[in-house]
Amino acid sequence: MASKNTWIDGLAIEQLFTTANLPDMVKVVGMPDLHPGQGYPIGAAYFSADLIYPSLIGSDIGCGMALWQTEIPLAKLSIDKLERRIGNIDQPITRGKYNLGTIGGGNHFAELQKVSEIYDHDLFAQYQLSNKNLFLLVHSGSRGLGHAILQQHVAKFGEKGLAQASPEAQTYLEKHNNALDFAHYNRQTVAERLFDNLNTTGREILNVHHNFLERVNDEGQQGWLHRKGASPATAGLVIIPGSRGDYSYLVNPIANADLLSSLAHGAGRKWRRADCKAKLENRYSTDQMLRTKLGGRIICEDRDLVYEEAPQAYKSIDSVIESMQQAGLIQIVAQLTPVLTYKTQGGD
DNA sequence: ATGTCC
Repeated sequence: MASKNTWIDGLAIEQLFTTANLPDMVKVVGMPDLHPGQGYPIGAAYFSADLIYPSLIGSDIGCGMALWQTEIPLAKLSIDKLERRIGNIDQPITRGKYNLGTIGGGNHFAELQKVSEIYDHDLFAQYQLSNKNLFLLVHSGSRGLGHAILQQHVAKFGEKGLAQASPEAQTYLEKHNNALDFAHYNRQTVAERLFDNLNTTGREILNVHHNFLERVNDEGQQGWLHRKGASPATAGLVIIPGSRGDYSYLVNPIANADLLSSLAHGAGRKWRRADCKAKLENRYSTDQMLRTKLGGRIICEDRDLVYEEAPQAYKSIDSVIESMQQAGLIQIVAQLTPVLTYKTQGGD
């Protein structure tokens, strides 16, 4: 799906061929944010006829993006004040419940953003959006719950596909659906905690998974659509964020049944996590790393994570968005710019 | 990715 301007790691393409050759796999589609994962690539959709592959969904079942329009006005915006008030939501709200209400690690974040450009004024108005308010974007998933589900599954059945009618497939699907609900609610809980700290409220604009399994009809054939880092083109508006130093785009998907009704879920990694620190630590101080070119600030008290999720480690979001726009897959509603990115207040 | 991990 990618245009010539989109950089794609050769290993990710290899991994995509590997998945295409799995038993019963009918069709695979790589998104422009495709990048290598653990055996299988991220940023792709996989359609099988009868076999379900839990490992293709991965351990963060229900990972996704949710967006709110907050009541915080942009006028007289003080980032200092936001930074002081945003507080610490690293501790779960209930013990023993898989860290409900927390963001998690890796590429997960909560980010206050402002609208920097409106592309489609009609849709912007139709969804009652305002460029005078801050937005909150939450990228998180099912935390320890999804992880436990996949771990238990793989321990028993390994990587092989499961026939949909088998008891093990039914068991997995039931747990998978619970994880989707948990992930959806987790993103809402994260938002509510931040709203409390910031003394505001918000209206949910979207709350959409990009790691999940769905029963669909693809060009006349019933089967199982596995999305791994792929946003659905069938669930209304989606937001496709760049790195913390880049824009996010709120887009209206245009139906693309032949491409498995899916879109990129972000910019996609360019550098492996393990390489980031060595590439960056001699060039930038930690303080420099916590400010971005677009004027955003980062709260991240985990030094390794600061490097691992650096903007330099990600592809350009504009190249990813451009690919999909040129292919006629999206209608851009608005561009948003990061103001304050919350990763963790905790220690290393 | 992970109530992470020695």
